[in-house]
Amino acid sequence: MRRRRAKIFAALGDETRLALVAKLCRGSDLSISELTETAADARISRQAVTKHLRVLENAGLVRCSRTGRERRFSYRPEAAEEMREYLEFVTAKWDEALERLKTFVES
Amino acid sequence: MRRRRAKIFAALGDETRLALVAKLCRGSDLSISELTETAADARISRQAVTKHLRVLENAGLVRCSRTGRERRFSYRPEAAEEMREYLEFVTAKWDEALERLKTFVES
DNA sequence: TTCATACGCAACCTCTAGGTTGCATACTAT
DNA sequence: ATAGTATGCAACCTAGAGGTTGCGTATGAA
Repeated sequence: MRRRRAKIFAALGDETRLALVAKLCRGSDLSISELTETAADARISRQAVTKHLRVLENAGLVRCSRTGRERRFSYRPEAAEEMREYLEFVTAKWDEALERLKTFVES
Repeated sequence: MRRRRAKIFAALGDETRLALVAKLCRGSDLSISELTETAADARISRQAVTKHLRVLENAGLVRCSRTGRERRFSYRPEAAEEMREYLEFVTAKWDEALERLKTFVES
């Protein structure tokens, strides 16, 4: 469980991959070469983009499907949603702690 | 902005650091040696924990303060909250895209 | 004062993330 | 059939992450 979370966060922990996610979450299916041109502000090679996409796919943030000679990548919302819930959980724990401290001080 | 997000996600993208965050978000101020004993399930050296804490601090996920010969670390909720909001934003973009697709198909 | 504790700093090691290039292959289009 | 496009695979490189150990220093306790 913790390993899975670490994997997903790590996948999001890179500017290039964040840019790719930002592109893909807009809804379009994009090929590797399309993603290479636009998503990465930095001039980055196609192979580098391919590797980043593999990382995102392994983390479950993206799915891929072949159509002819192309591989089109699309966003996959579950993983990010899980992480959002986890961060919510962490914040909730923190708020509980604050609350406990507050009532302790007041008593 | 994107750089900052990548930094925070990257800080969360490690099992050991996730364990530290999980400990600290419970509300207690903990010293490095306390965190070394408990938080890391794996036997890890104090120095390693120190480095992880530095990463968390640089990402703004944790704050530290000296008391005597100790440095006590405590959780800091802003960064995680920002990331939660960002993931919410990403999910919202995705949902918009789905909605557009749906109304397009229906028309 | 003396001893133990909690740390900082620095050197060092190993592995892998992120990047590149070159070449081969599989489709598409003409 | 041929040329161009989209990709896979493999070798390679470099910097940095994650880890360790050794040693010095400051603080708390006896």
